[in-house]
This record gives sequence, structure tokens and C-alpha cells, in this order.
Amino acid sequence: MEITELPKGYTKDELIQPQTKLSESNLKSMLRSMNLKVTNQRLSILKALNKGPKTHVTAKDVFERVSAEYPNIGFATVYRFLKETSRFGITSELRIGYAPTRYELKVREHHHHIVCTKCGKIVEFQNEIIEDQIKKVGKDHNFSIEHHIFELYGFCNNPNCCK
Amino acid sequence: MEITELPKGYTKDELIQPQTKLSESNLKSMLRSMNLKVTNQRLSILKALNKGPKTHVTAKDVFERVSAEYPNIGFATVYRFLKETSRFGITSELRIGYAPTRYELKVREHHHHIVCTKCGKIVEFQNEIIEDQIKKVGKDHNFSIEHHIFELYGFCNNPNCCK
DNA sequence: CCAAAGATGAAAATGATTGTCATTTTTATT
DNA sequence: AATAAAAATGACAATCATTTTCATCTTTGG
Repeated sequence: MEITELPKGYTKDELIQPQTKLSESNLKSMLRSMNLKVTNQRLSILKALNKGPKTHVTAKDVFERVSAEYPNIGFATVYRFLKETSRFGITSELRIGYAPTRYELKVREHHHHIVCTKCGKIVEFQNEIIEDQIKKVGKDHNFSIEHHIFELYGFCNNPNCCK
Repeated sequence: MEITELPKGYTKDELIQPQTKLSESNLKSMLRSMNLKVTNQRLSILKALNKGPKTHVTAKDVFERVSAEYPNIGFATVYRFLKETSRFGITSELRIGYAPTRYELKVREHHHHIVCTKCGKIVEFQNEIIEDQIKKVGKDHNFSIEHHIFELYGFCNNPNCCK
């Protein structure tokens, strides 16, 4: 199986941190901190990003969620704004395999993913030793590391995973 | 600067391992090990992959190199075959930022990349501690890890890097 | 040499993402 | 509250990497 989409949901214990509730004013100050104007569309997009249980969402996912509230919203608006959130560090971009880019609000703790290439299951993990090594590698090569991509792929050894 | 292409060349000391020369019969047995028929186009693509100094090449790069020898080769042939090489583990796919997929022959030693997001410079590195942790993470989460993506992004602190 | 099985090239299709631009909204300032 | 400048929006076209399709050609085992 080629991974082209993520699983529909996650069980709670596979998430590093449960979904956080963000108030309207939280969201507004997010926008202000980005020096962007506060619009209903943007608030709605941020709300969509913060809506569980699926926390890594594509522009299409967001578009669908927001369309319910704003039936006229354009695709470009969603794309444009998602890109800006990542530019401003509000979200992180997940680019796994050939699937469309996924966005995730950075209110969640820093973590990485293990992807099962058979069933598409995603499990999150954290590893301090790796984070320390990343800092060391940066120092050794005289780079200021700003961010990193780190994804593991393999097979989950679950009995319920498709063979 | 948004990274959309890699730098034209590498200085020797930034490469984990210099380019290896592969003989025609090496290449042919590669193809046989993939259970694929031996065609001039495929040999030419493998040669292109093995031609330095740029070791991470896009389908377009390969297409251009091979076109010199086979002016009629189709883009689809290149894409199709590159994808197969990666499926068979002959190459690894590099997907950095929004740039087109890059392929790299796996005759080179396993390594990762640090990408300067200002000037596009790429430096390769190896880190045993991280490799060990990857194994550990897989074990801890009951996954058989088959491969991983790991790329660092930041700024190279070189005086010659564009500010 | 011959007949599958497989590979190729040309061109169209796909699908995510981006660009354009006329219109509308936000917001700081009267 | 009215207003003007700056910014955002939506519709839609354009890009661009990658895939598909399919009719034609090659490879390869017998």
C-alpha cells in the first residue's frame, strides 16, 4: 500500500498531547502576532486546525470544515493562510510521501511521527537524545538549525493491521 | 529565500563519500536484481544517477542527462523507472521543501542532510547515536522501521553565504 | 527466430499549489 | 460614525510535477 492519506482518527494514547481548547481571543491574538488582519475566514481556519480528533489536516480538510461555516470561502484563501501560519511558526507543515501537505497547530508539543506503510497508522513520539544530537550536529557543521523533518516509516506489528 | 533547488555542486569535503564508478555489468545486474528488463534507457538512467558532482538529482536532471544519449527518451520513462529504483531500494528519494523529488543512488553510504535555507547549500552528515535511537523508538512502539526521513534546516554561518 | 511479457514515447489527464485581478473588508484615523 | 489606504477575499486561470493511457516497439526465454 502506498501512503496517500492519513488514517481517519487517532486513539488517545497515540497522541503526545490531547487537543487544547483555544478561545476566540486566543485566536485573534495569534493573528495580531502575525501582523495579519482579523477576518472571520482566518478565525474559522484556525478553529478548524484546532478541531480534533484529526490533528494533521490538509488544505482540503480545512476547506471542507470551513465551508460549513463560510460556504463561499475560496480554496486560495485557505492555501494562502495555511502557508502563512507555517511561515510564522503557528503551524508546522507535514509532508509525508506523495500526500498533500498537512498542517498542525504548534500549540501541541514538539514530536515526530512513525507511519505504518501498510495501514497508514500514525503514532507520535518524542526523543530527547535525538533532539540533543540535532543541536550537536548543527554546532559541528556551523549551522544554526531552525527546524527539522524527521519521520519514521515501517510496519506496525499490530494484529489488527491489514497484512 | 524559499528553497526550490539544490546548489549546482558540492565541495568534496561536504560529501560523505565520493562518487563510485559503476561498470556496465554492475548496472546490468542491478536491473536483473530488480527483475526488470535490461534496456539502454534504463542503463543510461542509472549512469546518469551515478554521474557527479551533483549526486541528488531530479527526474528533470536525469531526463536532460539521458537526452544527450537518447534524444527520444520520454519523460514518463524516466519517472517510471526512478520510482521503481526507489521501490527496489536502489535509490533513495529526497523530498525537500516544495522542490521536485530528488533521487540518489544508494551505493553511497547512509547519511542525512543539512540544508541552508538562505543559500541552498547542502552538507551531509552521519550520526550513530541517532541511528541507534531510531531503532529504539521502533522497538518501543512495536514497529519494524524500514526507512526514515531526516533533514535539518537552518542557516550556514559561512561568510560567503548570502545574508 | 518467435511469441509472450514487458518497456517505451507521446500526449492527455490529474491534482496540488500558486498567481492574477477586480471587488470587498478591515482598521487606523479623522 | 465616516473614510481612505492597505490588506484580504473569491473566482478562475495558470503552473508544474507526476501519472495514466495506449498504440507501438524491444527484450528474452525457449
